[in-house]
Amino acid sequence: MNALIERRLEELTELKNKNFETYAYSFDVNNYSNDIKNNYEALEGKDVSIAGRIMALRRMGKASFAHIQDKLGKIQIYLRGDDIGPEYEAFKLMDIGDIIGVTGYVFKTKTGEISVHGRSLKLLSKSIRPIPIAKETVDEQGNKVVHDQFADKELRYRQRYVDLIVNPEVKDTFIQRSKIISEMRRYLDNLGLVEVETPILQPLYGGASARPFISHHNALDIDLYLRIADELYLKRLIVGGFDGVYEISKDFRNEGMDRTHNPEFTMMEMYVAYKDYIWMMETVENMVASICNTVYGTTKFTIEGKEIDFTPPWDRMSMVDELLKVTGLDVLKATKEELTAALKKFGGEPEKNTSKSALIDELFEASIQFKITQPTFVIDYPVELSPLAKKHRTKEGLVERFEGFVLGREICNAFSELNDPLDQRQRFEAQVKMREEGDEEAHQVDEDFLRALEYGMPPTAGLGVGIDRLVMLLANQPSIRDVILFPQMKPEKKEKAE
RNA sequence: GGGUGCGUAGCUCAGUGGUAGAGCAUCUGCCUUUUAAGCAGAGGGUCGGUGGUUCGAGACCACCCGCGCUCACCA
Repeated sequence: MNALIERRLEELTELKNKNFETYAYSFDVNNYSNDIKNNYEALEGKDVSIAGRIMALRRMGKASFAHIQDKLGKIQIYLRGDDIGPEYEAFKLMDIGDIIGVTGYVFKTKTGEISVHGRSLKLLSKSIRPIPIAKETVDEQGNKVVHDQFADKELRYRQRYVDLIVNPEVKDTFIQRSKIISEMRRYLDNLGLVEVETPILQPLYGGASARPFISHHNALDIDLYLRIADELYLKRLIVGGFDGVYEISKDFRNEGMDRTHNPEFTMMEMYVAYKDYIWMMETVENMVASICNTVYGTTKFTIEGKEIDFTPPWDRMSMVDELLKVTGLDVLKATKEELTAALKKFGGEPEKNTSKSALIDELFEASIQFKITQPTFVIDYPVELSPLAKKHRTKEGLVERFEGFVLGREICNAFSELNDPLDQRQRFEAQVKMREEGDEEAHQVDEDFLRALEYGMPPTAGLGVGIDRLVMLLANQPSIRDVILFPQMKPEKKEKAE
């Protein structure tokens, strides 16, 4: 197994013996691959200095071609022994994967490929582990065909650094992710919101229904929880007089992993005083449309083969009205037995000891949610499902809450925030009862949060957006692992030291 | 956690019980405009692991490890 590595170590030793530097300190780069290709007319015959990783090698005795890859892409270099002198001896000891710096002039080869004719060459870093390099051809239609592409998903996730080197579209996905977050931040800043940081280690976890990771503080000798949401701290800041705040950061939930769940994931939460959920719906659709336009230049996407249009306004759908239409049940008046029967009719499997509100939620998922394709706000949820949302101003038994769905998947959750401290205390108490009845994910009572509400919180609209899922949609990636650089994996078997 | 599929050379993959294979990558030789460079040759394997069945196992059986898909749980 080590034959390839041993060979490279020998080359490394040989380079050192010949007094070639093998791990350089710096190199002055003044051009990049695709910039050179895009500005050929201006650069033809001019000297450029580029640096990158050797991705292909074609040696022909005393001259060689290679492709090097930098941050923008690949470009061919041409090296002749006559031109670069003794460095050509070093070049003979270089491999695919080595990082080099090249200075030379821009030219086109016989076949018309824009290339750099090297005048000098410097090894910047010797690679001693072979990279799983793929080769490319172009078919009759002019499409790129990649041969033997590095495809092993396990290795790609575990060794993302290799994935990024050899699969350019992976890097592109993460650049898209970065741009989406940047544009979101810019949009929220322009709304006048203040970006804040609140505790990740929390003595009580709240703001969502989920099981937490538990840690321990030695000096205080107390357990602390990794947050499952930011909500209760951000609302404390609204109490404190910030009119609008947001936070973009990791939350942690100690639950199963699958295509749409990673134990740590990125959430954007925002809270804006004096606004309600109606305002928030408009803000969400406008913000997403703005991100789409800035990052992709359009609000119309093809995602998983379906045309999706993020152009505002998005559809609004009342949860209970739609359930009445689809199932014929007035879910607020229906009994648990009726709900269970309806759920079974739609192929759902009701959990034992499930509350009525949970049954309504499951019925909604089974009968309606999965069919939602275009961006849609589902509004007005049963009160039991939403212990932090404000009671609906006109509809009994409901709260002012919406979730945004695209392609059957939730991308955001928002309410008119509950600011009545007495009501909030009752809701927490109802959660305590659910916990006692076995619901591990019921909320805890947060007395300090209640105390904050007792000082008075203005009417407030709040929102949470799952960034990973938003990126999955816009970048058209099927798994959350494809939008998280280092997704959680089971521990690797210990390899023998190499 | 359940179901299901997969794990063979650095990578991508063939191999249905009888000597471990191919392409690319690597190495040697030739080659100063090649581009999946070419030509000639060579090396490279604990077939995920442990047991078992068998005269004989990469293949069959059991268990274990890891990954994918899917269901459940869960946003």
